[in-house]
Amino acid sequence: MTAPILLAEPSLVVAPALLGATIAGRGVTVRITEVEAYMGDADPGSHAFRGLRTRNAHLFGPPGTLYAYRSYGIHTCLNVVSGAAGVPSGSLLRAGEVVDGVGVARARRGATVADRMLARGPGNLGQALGALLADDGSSLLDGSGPYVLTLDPGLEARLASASPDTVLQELRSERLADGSPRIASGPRTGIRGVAGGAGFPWRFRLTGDPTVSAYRRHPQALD
DNA sequence: CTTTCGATATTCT
DNA sequence: GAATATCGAAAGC
Repeated sequence: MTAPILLAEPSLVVAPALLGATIAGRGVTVRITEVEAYMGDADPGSHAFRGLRTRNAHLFGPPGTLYAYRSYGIHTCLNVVSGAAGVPSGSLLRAGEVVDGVGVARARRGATVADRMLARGPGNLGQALGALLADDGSSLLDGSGPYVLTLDPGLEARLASASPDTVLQELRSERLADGSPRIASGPRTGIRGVAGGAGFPWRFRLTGDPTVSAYRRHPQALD
């Protein structure tokens, strides 16, 4: 199977374009509402900043690979790998709306969890989907892995007739009725030092979506 | 709404 | 040993 045109691009292009896409598997479908871009060797916040390691090997994989890692010893977080094979580029799925399989997701997350909280935050999103560390390296495209990523079909059509940078610019210039940008960006959460600050405003979310995670400043973050 | 703090296991120094 | 792409509970607005 040929990878979608979009996934040939680095995560700085892919991440905002993933908003509104769905990831489906293990009985749950999530519509993505918040992501972060990680750019590899030029990005001090990336797991690949210090080169190829056992943990991050699949970040260097072909576009459409799932990169799953253990966070704080507890959570399983998911990235969509994009760009050319050998170039580490990932988009961290930070939050989404459970649009199918709400009962399954709630059974995993807890009976008292509100709908909009089921996949709010990267650890919670992984748990709602039933993600395992063993899913690291599986395909998000051909059905051979536990999850399938479905992009906006109209987006692929636009990429066939315009450059990715042009389409990205158009996406990010869209405005809501009140004039605010449909796609908002800001600093990445949970990262210490400069890589989490204003120099890397690589967190993207759908403006006003109730499933977008709360911004938490790192306890030791430097401004 | 906000801030603070402990839990947890793998990676890196 | 220390740090970490986090979470939920608790306590104070």
